[in-house]
Amino acid sequence: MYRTHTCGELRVADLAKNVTMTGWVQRVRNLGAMTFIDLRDRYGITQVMIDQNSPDDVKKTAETLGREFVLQVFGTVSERSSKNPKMATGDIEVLCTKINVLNAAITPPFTIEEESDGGDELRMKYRYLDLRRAPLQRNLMLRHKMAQSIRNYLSNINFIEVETPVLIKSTPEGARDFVVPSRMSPTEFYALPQSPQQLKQLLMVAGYDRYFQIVKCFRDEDLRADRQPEFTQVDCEMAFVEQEDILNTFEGLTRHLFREVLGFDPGEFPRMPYSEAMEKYGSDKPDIRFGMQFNNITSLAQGKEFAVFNAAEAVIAICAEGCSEFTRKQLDALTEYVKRQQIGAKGLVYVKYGTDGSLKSSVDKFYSEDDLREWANACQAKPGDLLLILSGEHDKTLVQMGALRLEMARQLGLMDKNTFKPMWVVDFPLLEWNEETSRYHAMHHPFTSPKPEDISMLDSKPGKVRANAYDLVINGVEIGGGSVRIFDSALQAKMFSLLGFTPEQAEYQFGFLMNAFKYGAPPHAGIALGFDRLVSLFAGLDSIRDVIAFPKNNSGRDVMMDAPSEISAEQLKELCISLVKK
RNA sequence: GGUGCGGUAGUUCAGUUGGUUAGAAUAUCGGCCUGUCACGCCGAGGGUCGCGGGUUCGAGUCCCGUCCGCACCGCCA
Repeated sequence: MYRTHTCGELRVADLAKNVTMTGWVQRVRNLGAMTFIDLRDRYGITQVMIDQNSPDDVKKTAETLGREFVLQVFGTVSERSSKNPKMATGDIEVLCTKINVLNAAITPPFTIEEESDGGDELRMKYRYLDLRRAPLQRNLMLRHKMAQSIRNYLSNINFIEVETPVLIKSTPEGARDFVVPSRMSPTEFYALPQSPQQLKQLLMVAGYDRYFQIVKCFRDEDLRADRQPEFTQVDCEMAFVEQEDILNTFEGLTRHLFREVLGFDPGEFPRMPYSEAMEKYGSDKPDIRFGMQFNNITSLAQGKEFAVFNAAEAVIAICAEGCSEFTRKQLDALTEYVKRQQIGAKGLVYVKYGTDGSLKSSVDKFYSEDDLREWANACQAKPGDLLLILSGEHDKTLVQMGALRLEMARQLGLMDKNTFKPMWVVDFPLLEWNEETSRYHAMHHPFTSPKPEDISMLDSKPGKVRANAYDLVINGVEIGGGSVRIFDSALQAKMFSLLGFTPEQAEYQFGFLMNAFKYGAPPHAGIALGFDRLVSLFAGLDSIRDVIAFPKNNSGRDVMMDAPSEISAEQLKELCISLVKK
């Protein structure tokens, strides 16, 4: 037996016990006649003490120890003469009687402590060392706890977890597929699932009316702090349900997680139609931890001499509370911010509503103080506030203002990591016009059901048709999305034709699903939650990388094992693949 | 594909207007130290300034190219 106790469990109650512990050397403090060793495992740190009365071989071994050596320590639990209230085990230490060096270690390239001195790149290359650090261990334990909690909750309400294959068929819609060559069918390829969408719908046809799976999904697209090429979804589907049933079930799951993991109940989730989210927040994933909703002042702003507003489709204002004292420098910086290529506004108009009731703007030449007061009233501004105004094409201006609103919230510290405001965004458009391909694309996916009352517009105004589709949004992060599915093969065929598929193409790509629907498909609907994002949100992190054990870097590389990599000529030959230089 | 920021000791960073031998902290190594727990004190070693080219009497510093990292836009049904 290697150990009797972990490094996190000994207390005063254990005094005088003979114990054996294993772990890594966090630090050695040699004071001359006495030496302290901090021994660490994933349960904590315990101090090991060696003094003049210790056996000679123990004293000799102690001199050879370095950081991250793996030790087995034998000793007696004793009370410290000077205690450390900052440590859980700070009242005791282990008087060492014997040390086995189980393994020596070379000096690690960065410090393995709560706050490492290593940069992101280096810590990624030596991920197994970074994972020894307490913050990463806490993240992975949180992830485990949340996964357990989800499995328990869903199992208790009759969901079963079913594994679906990872080697499946490539589909043209949506993200780029990762593709795997087939040795036994040369010239043909598997694709890794972007999500098990069709498979879970087939499970509904098969009668497994409550399915879930915590499952890896793959998308060959560029990365972000919250996007990895392989990521984990809580994938769910239910049969004989309507949208309302899905929203209630998964609001229940999410609230359960908040209660069980974070210890509070966020209350009922508000619901907001997509159109309202865009008009009020300029985003389909509004952060409602703070206000600054949009005010459309187009009619108030037009009809004067200011050509920019007169020519604009929309003039949108937000009110930044208590910001009337913003300096010229700050306002210039905000103007630069909205003019950045990423945002693309032409300029920024401001109105300072002074604490003395005065109104000063960057467009005083064109508007009287009374005009400005009307704007301020429309925005419910108070003395001391600042109005920020953007104008231009309607949809673009909303999105630009959405970015400015978030930037203001960052500057004003309104994004509190300990506040959680979940919500549902509902009634998404069914289709989205794509300029590049000059056709409609499914906004969610091609199996999404239109709202029954909008079906009549499918031919006349396809862009206006709303879908029975919904997103779960928490603090401005898209945590999940789903829809009621089409279960009628005629309607599904119509959708494919709207999306520009010929019947032959639809048959080739989705024939197995359409065929299955002919054998008695139940009404069904589902949702998928981004598990990495949910964990990182609960952990208070902006990036999902630190809740994933072995993530990819910004370029999609695993810098630890150096993947992707070239493969041998033999492997290529076996797969009948020849490479073309780019 | 694009925009921005960055790349200097093992590590995290500083380095002024282009000018002597490129610094600090930390880590590492050696010495001293009986209550440390970010131990303390003394000392030592440690540099292809990402890479290539250019301007210059002289480049870490300026210019061009390139590679890499991070954030974002496009993209992500």
